[in-house]
Amino acid sequence: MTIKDVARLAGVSITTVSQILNKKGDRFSPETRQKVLAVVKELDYKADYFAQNMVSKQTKTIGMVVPDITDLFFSKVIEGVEKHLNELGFMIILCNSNHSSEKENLYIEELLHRSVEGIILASPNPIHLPKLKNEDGSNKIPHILIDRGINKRDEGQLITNEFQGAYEAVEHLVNLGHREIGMLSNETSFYEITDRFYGYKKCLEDYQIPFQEEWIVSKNLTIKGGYEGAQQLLQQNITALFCGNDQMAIGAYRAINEAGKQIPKDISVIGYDGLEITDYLVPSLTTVAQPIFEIGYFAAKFLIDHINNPKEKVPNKYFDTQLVLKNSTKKLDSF
Amino acid sequence: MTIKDVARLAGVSITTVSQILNKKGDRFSPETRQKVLAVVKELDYKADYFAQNMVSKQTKTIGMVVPDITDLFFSKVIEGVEKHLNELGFMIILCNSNHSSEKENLYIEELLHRSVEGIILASPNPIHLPKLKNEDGSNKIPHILIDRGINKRDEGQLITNEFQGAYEAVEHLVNLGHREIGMLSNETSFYEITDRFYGYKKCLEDYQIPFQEEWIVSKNLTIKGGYEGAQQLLQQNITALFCGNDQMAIGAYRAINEAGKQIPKDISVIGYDGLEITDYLVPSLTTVAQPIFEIGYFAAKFLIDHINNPKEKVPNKYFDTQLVLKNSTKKLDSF
DNA sequence: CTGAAAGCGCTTACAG
DNA sequence: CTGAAAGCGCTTACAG
Repeated sequence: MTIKDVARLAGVSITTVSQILNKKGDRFSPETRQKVLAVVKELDYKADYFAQNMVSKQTKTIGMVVPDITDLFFSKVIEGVEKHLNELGFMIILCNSNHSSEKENLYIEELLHRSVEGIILASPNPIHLPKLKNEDGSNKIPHILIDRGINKRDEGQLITNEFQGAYEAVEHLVNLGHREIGMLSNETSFYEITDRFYGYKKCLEDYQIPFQEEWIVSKNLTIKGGYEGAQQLLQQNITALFCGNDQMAIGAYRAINEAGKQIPKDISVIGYDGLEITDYLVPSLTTVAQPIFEIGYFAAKFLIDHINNPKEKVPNKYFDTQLVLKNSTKKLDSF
Repeated sequence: MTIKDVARLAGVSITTVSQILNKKGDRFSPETRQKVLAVVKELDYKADYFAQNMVSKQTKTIGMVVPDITDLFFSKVIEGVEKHLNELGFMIILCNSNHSSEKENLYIEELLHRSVEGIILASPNPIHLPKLKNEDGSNKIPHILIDRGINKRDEGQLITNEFQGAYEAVEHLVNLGHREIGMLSNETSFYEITDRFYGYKKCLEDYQIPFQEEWIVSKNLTIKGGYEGAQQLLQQNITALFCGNDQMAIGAYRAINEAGKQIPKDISVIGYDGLEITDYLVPSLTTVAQPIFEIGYFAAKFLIDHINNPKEKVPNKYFDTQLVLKNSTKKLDSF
């Protein structure tokens, strides 16, 4: 069943059918429109996806590359992206880069080949993106990065106020009397340059607590990474631990338990992200919540807006974090 | 840059280029082949995706529908699917049905419109699939269900031996002296007919423990569902709890803690799935592990095999579970 | 207000 | 061993 059939049954030309279906048919008489629309409805006709795209490249598809789909942060982001795109009839080609920069580029190449209309690239690490740029440095395709602010740029930034979030978390610990505060950071990014680390450092400074190199351990942002990092940090005599994300905190819980210590009696712990699961840990985890779903939602929104309006700059959007107090922190006894 | 350019530069016809690139060029002289291949390489030519598909519909794409991408079970399945498909150059269009049967069908319709070569549909619930079938009952498109065995069929079953897994879990509890054993089951499936429930029931029978209706609570297979279900079950004087999945167990941990009880001192808990996180819970969770990644991997493999060989029956594959003993169960004191 | 015709970039049946 | 031509199902510039 093709446009020809519709044209024949409606007694018009295929041009007419095409124009009317593509909302370019103002010039046709109401009767003609009606006839065409009726036939289309009756046959449940829909223009062939590939024939249509050969001409117009309106694929109504975007590509999404994530480093690890089983990471609760990224799956939540995807959920937000999907929410917005679904409302608009767009679909997502999902690519799991497995944290490999090489794979990211291979996927992007294939996505370009398939004429996706835009790409959302999520990664907690610095990104190498030769494939997204033309030789003159302009963008080859509309894209949005979800990178926790690692890659600096002046438009299309979608990040939570990391500095503030980290600062408040550490300040909370300081206010509870803690002065030996460890931090579990991200291995593959340079923690020295992240806002999250700056927040930690600045807070110590403001409260005149000397900064100790040994209180920082960098690991993968995973449960396992948190477990290993915490084991290492527990060698130091810290009384509190600020974790790079909630998953690391979950790993830290186990390490702390194995070290024979209790949370929060012996050590206070704060996470970052605000995953649902933090409510259910025992004890529930105090965490710096960020609106992960919304980040995905706005990534999708900004991308689509940009596709529809390529001339306009992509806005930046900063989300506020919220320190959610639960039961994993405690006032130092000596305080 | 089109096939015309390649033909011109190689000094041959476009037919020749097409045939050689599509491995149908045995008949051409080695020199011709070489010339064409050289030009293709130099230009980095690749046939236009849409032009090619208008003729051949080899979209190298499959659709994947899951009820909730943030569910650790499904994200792990997707990882397995992706692994296999990626090796073959296939890509995945991901659809989040949000547990809605209506959305599942809308997505399937759109996937059909986009000529995906196959569909993997994951759902823990009974599935309504008018869109996947022709009027005569035959399949409209190759597809594989990942449904935990809920929808009975004689081919393409991909399930773990649920009966056995559940039986062993409950038997373990019985062997530790437990006789009041609760079960957190899945709300939206009819637990009466699932193998997991049969395993539970049969084990009680074999050990002559009377079955109690009140020991079964059905909730969503989520952390929250587990939390609520456990709260309810803790009203009963059970000494052990078999959870429908690990996420429910995580929720149960919190409910148990809030009830002022300790695991495993006051109550033993067993989960189902074997998620990585179970190693990190405190105490670590004894669980019935199933090879989730492999389930996804084989779903992809069977689907692709079926696409390549539509005549052959899709095999069934049963995976064995493994009861992984950790620290959430304990011999009853009175035993 | 409407439609014939060119064109999008391929594949394939067929002729030589 | 090779290629001209038809066809896949659309959209769009153009003519009337």
